[in-house]
Amino acid sequence: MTNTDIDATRLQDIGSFEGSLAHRVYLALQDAILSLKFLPGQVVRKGPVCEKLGVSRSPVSEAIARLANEGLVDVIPQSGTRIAHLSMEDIREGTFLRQALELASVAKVAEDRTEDQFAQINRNMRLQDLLVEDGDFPGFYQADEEFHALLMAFTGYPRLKTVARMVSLQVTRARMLLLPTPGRTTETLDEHRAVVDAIRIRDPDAAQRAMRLHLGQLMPRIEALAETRPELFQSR
Amino acid sequence: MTNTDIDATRLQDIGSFEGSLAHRVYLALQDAILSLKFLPGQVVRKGPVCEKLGVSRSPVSEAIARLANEGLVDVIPQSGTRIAHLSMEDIREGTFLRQALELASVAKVAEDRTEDQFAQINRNMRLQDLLVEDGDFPGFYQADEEFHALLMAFTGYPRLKTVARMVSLQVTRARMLLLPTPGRTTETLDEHRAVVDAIRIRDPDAAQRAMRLHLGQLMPRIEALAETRPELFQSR
DNA sequence: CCATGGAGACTAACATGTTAGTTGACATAG
DNA sequence: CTATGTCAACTAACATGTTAGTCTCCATGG
Repeated sequence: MTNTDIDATRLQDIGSFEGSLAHRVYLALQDAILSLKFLPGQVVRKGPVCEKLGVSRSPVSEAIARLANEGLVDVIPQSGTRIAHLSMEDIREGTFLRQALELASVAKVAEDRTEDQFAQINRNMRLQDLLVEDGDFPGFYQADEEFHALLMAFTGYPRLKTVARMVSLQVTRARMLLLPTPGRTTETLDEHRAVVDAIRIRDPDAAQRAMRLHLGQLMPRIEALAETRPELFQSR
Repeated sequence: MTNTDIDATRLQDIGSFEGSLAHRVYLALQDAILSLKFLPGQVVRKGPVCEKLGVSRSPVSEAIARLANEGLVDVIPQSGTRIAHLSMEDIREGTFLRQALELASVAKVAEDRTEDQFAQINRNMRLQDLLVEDGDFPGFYQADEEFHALLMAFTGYPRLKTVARMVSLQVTRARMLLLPTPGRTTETLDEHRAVVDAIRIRDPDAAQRAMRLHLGQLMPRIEALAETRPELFQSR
């Protein structure tokens, strides 16, 4: 009643989103799960969610079905729905899948990029430099996301971004717990720069190596986290 | 009325599946779409589907929502649902995504495989030889699928297979139209054998090269198809 | 002959009612 | 004190009712 249930009042209002009701409910719930406003293991009750968002059970059910499909919640048939625990298995798999997609993307972009595309990547890179210099961590986080999003966009494959986001949702959630450290941000900058350099000289293999090196930094940091916050993880 | 609508009577009975009603309806519809019993452009009416399958609109709606999410149908809000056209864009993207996942998988398997896993792969390979020798095309198609499924399973990442299937659904549908030719099957055998050889000597790079070569054979054949059956495709 | 607009039929999306299965607390037996 | 069976409360899943938006088609006006 007190701690085992989610706190539906922490959901953001769905008026800020667009699309069908079901989709807006989905976004609100996903945000709460990814940002850890809802903790792993907590029970999702449709009643309070409907009440808070001012909708009926239909769109809420559809939203929960999608979240279950993405592995963010566990639906127990005829019984209940719970926020999924983080599991190192899932995170490892998500990292693997994400890396597969990122490596293929960066190789393709390194081969096919236009001058204009490279200019955009380079502009983003300079923005990253600036933000780190200013110590603007949230801004840098966003620019970092955009760096990867740009690369995917420049493949010309629109679904790529969606698929990449989907497979690495659990990783995203875990990343929320990683505090930005000054040392890590400058390392990140160097790694990004190596990727950009490879793209500049149109060297797919070098781009892949640089990206692999960059992405390889994440898992060890998450593994360290699993020891600090074991209650969020599940052994299975 | 006659040709613009799907023929719901061609749906297979959902009794043959297991899981929730919604999931079984989903499987029945997906089968009909992938096997081209339902043609691109045709309108899906919930009424006849409910009637044929003996269920209410709820599970049908949920199934259609999932199909829309996977791009197999286009839902026009407040209006109707249509079987999605094949598009070379989607197929190219699906091939790219699929290849990204297969290359990452085969490299990992080449590195990490156990002796027992290799034995299973090798057994499948010998089965393929046998089936081609006997001219059993459906059997070979199935063994081919299993060959790729084995590789993905041996990564140890269970969602991989699901994701791979999802991203290449459009490709699967297009492949249904490709007639097996004796020449192509022996080529396929050689390509598979090259992959197996690389896995035997635990050479990830060679395995990737062999797999890339193998997967690269598909797109040209589909592109030829688009000229033969233009009514199934859409320019967008 | 073409444009336009409006009425009706149809639909997805949403709301609500119903069913059947699971869980957990509690009482009772060992 | 532990094991077990029962029962009530709760839930997901499904069925059905309602709403509001879209499309088609035909009539009317230019």
